[in-house]
Amino acid sequence: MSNYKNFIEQIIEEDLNNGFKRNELCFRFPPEPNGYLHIGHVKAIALNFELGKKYNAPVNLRFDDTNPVKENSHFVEEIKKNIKWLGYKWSKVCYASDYFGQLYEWAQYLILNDKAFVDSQTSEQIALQKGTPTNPGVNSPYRNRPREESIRLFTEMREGKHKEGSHVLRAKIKMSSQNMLMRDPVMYRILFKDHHRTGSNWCIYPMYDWAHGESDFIEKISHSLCTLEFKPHRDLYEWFLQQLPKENKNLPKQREFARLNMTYTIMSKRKLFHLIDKKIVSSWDDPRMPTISGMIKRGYPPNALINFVKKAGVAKRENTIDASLLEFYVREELNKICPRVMVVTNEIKLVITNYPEGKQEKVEAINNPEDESQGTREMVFSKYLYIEREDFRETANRKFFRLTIGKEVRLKNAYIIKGEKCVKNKNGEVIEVQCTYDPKSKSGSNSEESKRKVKGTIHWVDIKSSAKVIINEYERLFLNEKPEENEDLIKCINTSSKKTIVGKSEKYVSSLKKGQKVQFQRKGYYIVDNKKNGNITFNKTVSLRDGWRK
RNA sequence: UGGCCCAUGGUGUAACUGGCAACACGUCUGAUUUUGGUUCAGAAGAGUCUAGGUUCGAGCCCUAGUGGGCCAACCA
Repeated sequence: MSNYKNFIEQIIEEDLNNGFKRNELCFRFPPEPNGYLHIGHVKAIALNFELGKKYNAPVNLRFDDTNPVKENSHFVEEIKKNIKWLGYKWSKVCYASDYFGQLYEWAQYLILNDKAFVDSQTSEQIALQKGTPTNPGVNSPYRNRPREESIRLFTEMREGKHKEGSHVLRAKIKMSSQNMLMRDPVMYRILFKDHHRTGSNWCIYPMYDWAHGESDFIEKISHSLCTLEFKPHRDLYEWFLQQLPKENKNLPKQREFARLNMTYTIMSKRKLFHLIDKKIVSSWDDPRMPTISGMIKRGYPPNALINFVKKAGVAKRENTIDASLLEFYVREELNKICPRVMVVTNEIKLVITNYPEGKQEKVEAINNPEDESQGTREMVFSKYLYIEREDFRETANRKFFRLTIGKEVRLKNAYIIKGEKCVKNKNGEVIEVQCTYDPKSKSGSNSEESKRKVKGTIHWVDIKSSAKVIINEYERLFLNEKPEENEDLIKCINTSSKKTIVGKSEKYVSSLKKGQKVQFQRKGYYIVDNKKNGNITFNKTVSLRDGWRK
């Protein structure tokens, strides 16, 4: 990391220079537990937790659980798991719902100070009075209701004596404000809905604006960072804090940064939910989803996500970052850690005509050229092998480095072979390739021949000892670079974003455990998704970079 | 029609309190390579939305315009 500071860090440095105490810095990541976290959240997570690390300040994980209609504890648990998986440690887990009591008391205090009132109109009436960005709103007829009456009604609301929608508590600010959010915003609504933590204790729930800043205040958050669309909320955030009964202490400061968008995907939870609902993907953790859980299943390593969002930076302009940058960091990380194995996915039989029938020998293979400590393994070699169908052409131009008739190529970790002829079926399709091998060219044998250079190297698998592997191959979920800009999201869907194929692998592969990430040599990175009744299934993470143009 | 925010190569971010635009990805060469991977060397690509202004000097400051985003849930 260089020592340049993003604008948030600059704000913090400035506050520090102006006398803000370093040990009073405190941050928070405040998800609403109404869905899974996605790559956009990773940006917010990394921003807050990295600030915590940098300034040695606490970072709370706070669940913004003020709307029981959409939230549940399953989401809470998944969010916790995801953050742990990223490697971050929160200082404490908090819940806005922990503060319902305090919030209620403060709300009463506002009523008593003539800063809030109970409105008994319908939401439609209230909406009508709100005005528009260009026209001021008008006061509610209940705005000057005596505070004693508001207190009484508010108490009754809390006691469950009123129906949903019959009353709300509103802040008394200014109906002619240019900021729509300041036009007497709703603070509480009645909701007869059990909350995943408070059960049926409450039937009135605070709105985001009322709960958020106050929660920050309670937790002594110094810098409350959120995305740009909350900018207009800042006035309200500050107004609410000003109304609290308190000595003049440090008040939390809300600052806004641009959310992360990425090409070929969507970030809206509502739309992601739609994909699940319409069965376009299997669930929140489908490997094609931009969710953390999806990326885990896809085989993306945590560091790749973190390096990616760090590189994406923190600024205030709308952005759509290239998905290829994420893939770059995925490959960078995987290249370092993944053992290499050989898997043939679209096989064709290769017969080495001058290799003794029935003979079987062992060849040594390096597990990871980037990491010697991963050692070597043995592969079985024999007369009958599988190679990739696309690695053979009867004739080809000079740009084709692979197997052709009359040309030599090396079988990775084994021998140099020369294409002799191919056998075709009635339809003219090649069903078998025959070749001869150079017995002295065995890899690692230290002979002159073993070091001979040939233009191409291909991977292979011994037929007899091979194992079957099932592979889920994924492509981008959307055809459109910016699907969210399109009217009809469904039209942008890549209908062939998932393909399941069967491949042949070297024997060693079947001993891999669930979650193990490997490189299929010359193909890409894959992760063991599961092992069921003797079948091993991989998810393709990402292809190797491929500079070859056909 | 109001208010607020934003505007730098294809993309994303830089450029310390003004001093002839940098980094990463991507693209393209070449070298190395028993992965057409990795690694290494190099190249192309913006004169900073437009027009004025301040200044010896502006991507940075000022004004106006243009373009984009956000704001009228009892969502967060």
